[in-house]
Amino acid sequence: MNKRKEKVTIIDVAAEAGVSFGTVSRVINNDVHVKPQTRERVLETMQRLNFVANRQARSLAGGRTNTIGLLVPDLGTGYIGEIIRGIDAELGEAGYDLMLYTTHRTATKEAGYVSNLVQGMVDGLILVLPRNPSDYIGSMTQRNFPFVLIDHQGTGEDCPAIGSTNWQGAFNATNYLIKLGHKRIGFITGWLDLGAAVDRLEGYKAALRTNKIPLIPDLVYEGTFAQLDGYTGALRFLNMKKPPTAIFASNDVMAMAAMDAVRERGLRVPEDISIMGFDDIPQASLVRPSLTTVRQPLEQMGRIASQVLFDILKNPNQKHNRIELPTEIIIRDSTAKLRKA
Amino acid sequence: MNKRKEKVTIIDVAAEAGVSFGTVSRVINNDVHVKPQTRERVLETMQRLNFVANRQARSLAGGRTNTIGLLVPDLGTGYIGEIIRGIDAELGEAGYDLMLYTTHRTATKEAGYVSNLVQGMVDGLILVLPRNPSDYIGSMTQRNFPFVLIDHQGTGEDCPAIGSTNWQGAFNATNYLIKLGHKRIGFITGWLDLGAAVDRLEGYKAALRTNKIPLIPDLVYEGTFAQLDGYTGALRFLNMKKPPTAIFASNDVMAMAAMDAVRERGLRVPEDISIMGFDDIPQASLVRPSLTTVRQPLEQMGRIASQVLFDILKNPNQKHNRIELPTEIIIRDSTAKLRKA
DNA sequence: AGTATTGATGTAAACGCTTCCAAAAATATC
DNA sequence: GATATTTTTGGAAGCGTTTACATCAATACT
Repeated sequence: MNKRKEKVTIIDVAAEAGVSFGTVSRVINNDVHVKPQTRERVLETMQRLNFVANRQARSLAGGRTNTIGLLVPDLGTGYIGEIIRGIDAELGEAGYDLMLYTTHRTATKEAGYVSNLVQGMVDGLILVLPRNPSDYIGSMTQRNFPFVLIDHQGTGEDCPAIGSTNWQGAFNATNYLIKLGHKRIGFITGWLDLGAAVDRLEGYKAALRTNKIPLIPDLVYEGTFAQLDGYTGALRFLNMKKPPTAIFASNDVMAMAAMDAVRERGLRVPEDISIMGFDDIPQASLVRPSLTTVRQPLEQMGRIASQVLFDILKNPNQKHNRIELPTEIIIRDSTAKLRKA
Repeated sequence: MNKRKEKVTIIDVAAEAGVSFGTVSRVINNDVHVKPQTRERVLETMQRLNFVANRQARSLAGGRTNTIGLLVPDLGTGYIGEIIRGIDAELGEAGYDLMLYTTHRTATKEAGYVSNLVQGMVDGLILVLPRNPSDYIGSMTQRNFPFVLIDHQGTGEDCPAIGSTNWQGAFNATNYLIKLGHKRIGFITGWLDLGAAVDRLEGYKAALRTNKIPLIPDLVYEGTFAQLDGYTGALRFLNMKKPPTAIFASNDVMAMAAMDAVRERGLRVPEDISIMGFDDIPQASLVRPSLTTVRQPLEQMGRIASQVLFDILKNPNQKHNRIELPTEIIIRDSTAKLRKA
């Protein structure tokens, strides 16, 4: 269909530069065995002829695709966007291309993509927030296919995964609220199928325990990381006879929604109720009041995931385990000392 | 590096099914000239052997890559995410893969990617919100390389582009606010290098004109579509001796930020000030008060862009012009009748 | 000077597929 | 039943590279 003849091949370059195509290939691949002078001439010719190596041919012959597959659940929130930004930057530097697949939470689609990609379409795979990777991680491990998980616990075996210190982050955050004087702290969980969500919940519980504050089950609202859960969760809390004085949501979007709910009730943030989030997505600093939250180094997680993947690519037998990046509390304007009633 | 021998090729399938590899290829490509019975047998064998056609080889031999390149400026806002969702869906159905490139507003990077991609890495290109595409659109047109622009005016010549009725949307929105009794309407523009932003501004102006309301230059704040602009723009308006009674922002994120600013001043939305956005990103319905806005069919824009691209791919000489999808006013809770002072 | 050694270059054989052309098989025609 | 026609199949020739191997020139050594 698409007939454009103007394709410049290494053969054209070779003829033009007066060398064999093998030499051109060597130049392309930075082979040592080329006289600097020849290299120069070939390089110049390539430039002049506007040569771009054919990726398909290189892959076919070389067995590498120079492409990394990225599987993400969605692109709705800034959360994934930040991670991609990191991956993208790192891949760009290393000369890899990015093939994007969104699963929209369809487990079937996810598994299908994986099995396809693993069949030589990409050199490696980064899976963000995979749904139930156990289905195919086994097969990837077995085939020795390079992959990295982001924000997933891994499956027990040594399985390369990047995450952050969810437990510690939630612990510190809760602790911080307690230090502000709050004793009734509502917690809105994430989707508890995800280890990260569970860890955050456990961190919250641990902080209460450490501070000898009894855990009140009604102050834990089970959400799914979706914005709406923040809203309904907060409303639920506000309808209690004795509402919490602080709300800690398992991610920022839920925290922002909780803020909306609180305001809708005519209460002020942080004067009447403190609100805290998790993630520190770019918006967190831009809402009013700006959101106190637990920063996850999302972009860096993307970068490190890429680096680990490169490492595996270079050194297939190297074992990598879960890497946890530190979280950090970012104090802004949505939290305040408990007003003495 | 990556030695996995278990690759199943058409030759393996052919041998196993007792046909020639040519026939297997024909089955893969749905060629008519295969006896149904043979096809069945080959299909069965492929399944059994877990055969997946090698994309690189197919591309190399067939001259097609079955991959579409997508160039986006960023992934921060839901805006792009929605568009990608549409593209992704359409591509998935058509069996194309998606190669993602984010330019982060770097014009150099943009041009570099384009020149690379055009060199046979992808079959076609979708450019979302390209910065200054004039640089390479010429070369693509000339080389007859299939591409589609999203949210860009095109370059005058017949150049396939998908957009929405920005002018009309802004006109209708402004008109709606006027019908609610508002006469002082603050407008926060987008990045005026972009045609879409200009169109929205013009729609606003036209509506004022139609309603015989004089245009007050101070009520137009020049933004860049970034969240922060909504905030500072709104503050600017609120600091006027006679602040506007309604604010119309050129996109939703700025509108939400404006809402924050208004509230921070102790004013209520919509009782004291009405606020209106543009885009209708998913969050718009989730903030409180939910945002009245001009809906752009973002996902559909992605879908249509893909379809147009497919069309060009099939029929390279077909001319496509700019397609404008209708915008629609979505009335929610952030706008109200002007309170009689 | 003659041989061993190293460095630079040319060449052929893959890589896994598509596609064209020719051959074979099946079907239709008289 | 033999020939013409159509359908189905087989196989060769690429597609643009990489890579292992062969070759040849240049330098080092005795």
